[in-house]
Amino acid sequence: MATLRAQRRAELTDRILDAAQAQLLEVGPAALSLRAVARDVGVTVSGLYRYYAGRDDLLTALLVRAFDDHADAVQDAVEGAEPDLSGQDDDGDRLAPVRAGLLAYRRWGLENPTPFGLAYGTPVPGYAAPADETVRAGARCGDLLVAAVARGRARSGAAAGHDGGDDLDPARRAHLKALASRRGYDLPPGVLARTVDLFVVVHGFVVMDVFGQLRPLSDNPDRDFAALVDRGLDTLR
Amino acid sequence: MATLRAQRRAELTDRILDAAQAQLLEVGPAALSLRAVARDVGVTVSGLYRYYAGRDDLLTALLVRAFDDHADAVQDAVEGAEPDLSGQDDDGDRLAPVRAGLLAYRRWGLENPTPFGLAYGTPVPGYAAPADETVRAGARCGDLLVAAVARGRARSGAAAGHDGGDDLDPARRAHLKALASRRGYDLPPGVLARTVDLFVVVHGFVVMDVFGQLRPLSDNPDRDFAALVDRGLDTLR
DNA sequence: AGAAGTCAAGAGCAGTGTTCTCGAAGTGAG
DNA sequence: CTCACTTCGAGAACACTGCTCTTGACTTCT
Repeated sequence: MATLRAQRRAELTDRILDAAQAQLLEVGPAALSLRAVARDVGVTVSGLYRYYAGRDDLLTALLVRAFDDHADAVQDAVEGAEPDLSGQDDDGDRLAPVRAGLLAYRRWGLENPTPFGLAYGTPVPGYAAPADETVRAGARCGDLLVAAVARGRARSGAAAGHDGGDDLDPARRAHLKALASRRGYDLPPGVLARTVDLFVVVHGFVVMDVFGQLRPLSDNPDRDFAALVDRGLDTLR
Repeated sequence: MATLRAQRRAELTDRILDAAQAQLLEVGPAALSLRAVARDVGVTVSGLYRYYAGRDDLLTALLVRAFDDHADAVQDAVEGAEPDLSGQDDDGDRLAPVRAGLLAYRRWGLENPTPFGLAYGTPVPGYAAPADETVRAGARCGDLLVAAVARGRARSGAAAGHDGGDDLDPARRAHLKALASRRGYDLPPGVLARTVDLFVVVHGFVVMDVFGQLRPLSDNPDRDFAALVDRGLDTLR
């Protein structure tokens, strides 16, 4: 019954992370100051070390939260675009949830450039994000999209064996099959290959967009991104 | 005739930048320490301020150098793959220089992850790179590739008016025409659109590759990147 | 040779992450 | 209720950081 102490501890841990997040949004990850965080929370710097092992530990927590928030946004969008289970109103695009997810993927990045940069940008120097954490969290978006593609194809009655990716490089085909079985993806290798390709293109576009490197190339990223996504979805039918 | 002094000044300016570059490779941009640079060069910290206005100024110099080195690598590759002017030995792929440039684009990133991250990754917090510098330097790679595409098409005798991009979004078509005339690109809008698309895809792939986010998705990035480039080049013929 | 400009050096300021110690507070067993 | 035990917050201290300012020596030009 470690109620009082444990409860206080949980509360303060959260408050510290919130303050760190607020500061992250203001000054960026590299300028994140433990002293400023401590001041905001109302604790001494040393007291802060009771809750996080150090600056790196705090950064890791922020990174994980960024990944989770991003995946949450994508998940919400995908689920929101999923057709009714009742079966009616199913004459729309079978891949609409995928499109919604990809648009949300970009939107979250544009609306949260700092966490996005922390998660997908240059690693903060002197700080190596724990690989398992980033892989785990980063894979969530991929899983969501693959699942949405699979559901969409199932609804349109696509043959499971169709497009096994016979034109694929054999080694890549083998890798994709392994990836599918490892993560429980229900897609034939050919479709999975094009889904991965689409994901890479989308991520690349979003990275350039969020980091401001797209401006000379596009006067209207919204329009060009939508076209890019639609082109990619066309290859998945 | 400020020879002696000016010469010393130029030398020391270079040596400082070299030391900063060396330190950048070791500890990353955010941890770049003026004191350590000064120690390496053999000057005091305050003396360092005679040559660079501060940390930001030094970072900018490193950023510009990174962009230039990257574009140099691409340029070398493109020129190295250009066919002889004598006209013989011209039975190869007309777009081989483009391919060589794109492969070099990625190779440089993989071999110089830290400068690549400084140039294309998350902006260093508290430090805003001068927009004109980054745009100017960043545009060089784009210019190189567009020029290589134009030369390749000219060699294969493509009609200048061919593929004006009639299927393009009118607004995007107008923007591309403006971009072409502004930067002197000799490509019809349709081809330019697909060149830009290819560049975005390539950059996105390279970013994920260099930052280590591609690993779960590809067991052999070399192979997948080559396939991606070839697919893109096919759309440019 | 003397005036003007440039330079390196050092001290100092305000800030950083991290470690340590010390006394107060909460916790659970007897 | 008491007592050992753990946890906690605070403060001081250490070794750093970027940056500013002053001082005295050096180079260049008139």
